[in-house]
Amino acid sequence: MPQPSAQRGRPPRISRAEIIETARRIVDAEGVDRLTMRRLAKEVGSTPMALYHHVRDKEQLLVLLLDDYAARMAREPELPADPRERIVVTAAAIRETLAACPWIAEVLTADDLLGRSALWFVERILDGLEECGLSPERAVHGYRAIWYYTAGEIIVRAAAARRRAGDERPTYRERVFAGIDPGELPRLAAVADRWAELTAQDTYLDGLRALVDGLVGAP
Amino acid sequence: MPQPSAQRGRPPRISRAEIIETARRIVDAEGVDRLTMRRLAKEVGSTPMALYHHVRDKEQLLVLLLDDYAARMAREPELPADPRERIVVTAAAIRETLAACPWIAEVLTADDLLGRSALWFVERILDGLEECGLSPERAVHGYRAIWYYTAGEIIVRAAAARRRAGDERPTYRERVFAGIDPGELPRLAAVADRWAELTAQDTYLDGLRALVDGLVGAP
DNA sequence: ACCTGAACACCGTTCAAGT
DNA sequence: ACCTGAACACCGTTCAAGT
Repeated sequence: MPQPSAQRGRPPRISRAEIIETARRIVDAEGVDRLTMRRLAKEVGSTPMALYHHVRDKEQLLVLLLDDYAARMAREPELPADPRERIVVTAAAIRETLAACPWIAEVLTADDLLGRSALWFVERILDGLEECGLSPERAVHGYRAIWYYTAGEIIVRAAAARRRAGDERPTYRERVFAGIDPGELPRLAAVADRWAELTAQDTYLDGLRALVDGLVGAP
Repeated sequence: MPQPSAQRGRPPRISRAEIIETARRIVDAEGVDRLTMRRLAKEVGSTPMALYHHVRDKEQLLVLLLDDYAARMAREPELPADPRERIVVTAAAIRETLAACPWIAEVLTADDLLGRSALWFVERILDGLEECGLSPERAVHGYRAIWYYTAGEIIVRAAAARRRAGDERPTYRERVFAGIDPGELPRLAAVADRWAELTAQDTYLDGLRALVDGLVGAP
């Protein structure tokens, strides 16, 4: 936040907003791995070190970028009356937005809370949980559980997708599964050949509903 | 796995086991960021390129390292009779082991399934869920939900710890929370000043129990 | 206040050659 | 078969200087 009143010194040639916008373009087009300070500087028409005048370091840049994504998140306009369903709809909305940018994993590990533009997400879930009868404290803990579940789903799924997009070499999982001893691990052996198919199914909502039911006490 | 029958060529000076053992020492002592191929080669008394004769690349090395950790995981010797509680105990055991090495986050995003040495974890959870009446298919989905929740908890908590260990600068969260408008976000505003305290509490087991209850149907 | 150039101290990996 | 040395093509960031 520059002070517009202090109109002294050299006029800025690049802005933080411009930096983030360019970073977003690079990440969307080529993935987070290709976002380097040098590359970003070139794209923005400046030098690497000029960037450090607008962001502290690369980690902060990524957090700002995540916040930028969160700000674009679609808000479900009409909410169901049932608080339980309201929680589900909200968590599913954030998950959908974040799942669209798989680079998020690296940033999630950098900061667990989304920026101010995503606080409405937290608010809604707290609200739903409290309306279900939870105390404010238990509502916060419930929110954390939902966030763990959602963040885990996003990260694990993004990692699986990245692996799938990679080369053709038989996955580590396939080799491990090929060596399962049915005597030792009968349950696993029974589903081993359907494992890929079963885990490819999107069951986020089922698990989320189970978690919410468990948190608020089943009806 | 080298073929012991093919006893030709130059005898190996370093082994994969030796490489992994040394990598583990470095990671335990200084964190995963300090594990570089160059550093590892030096520590093992060799050159960077010699490593590539025993592991495909750095990513594979990390997966092998994770498997090494998983192999050392304590198996709960006596299991409770209640299948629901058996699931909880198993998931908590793996979480405890993995949480001890926060570098795991980077590797979890590289491969979602633990190596063959941790399959007993999957087996036990499938077994518990099926004994609760779930079909094999639903048991796999239930396991995935538990894994999402657990992986998310580990990653988010490890990130928070890393941040705490860092410098003193007021966290992003604090700055965001300071700007909350109680009119717009009443639930959040009501817990804002207790947020740090509430989220520092370890509520993994509460959330896990809620999830398991929700998955198998409350009693 | 804002930007630049050069430099520091690194990376993972390929390639050609040695034993 | 296993290992080495030199090189490639990069990184993020500090520092001193310019306008």
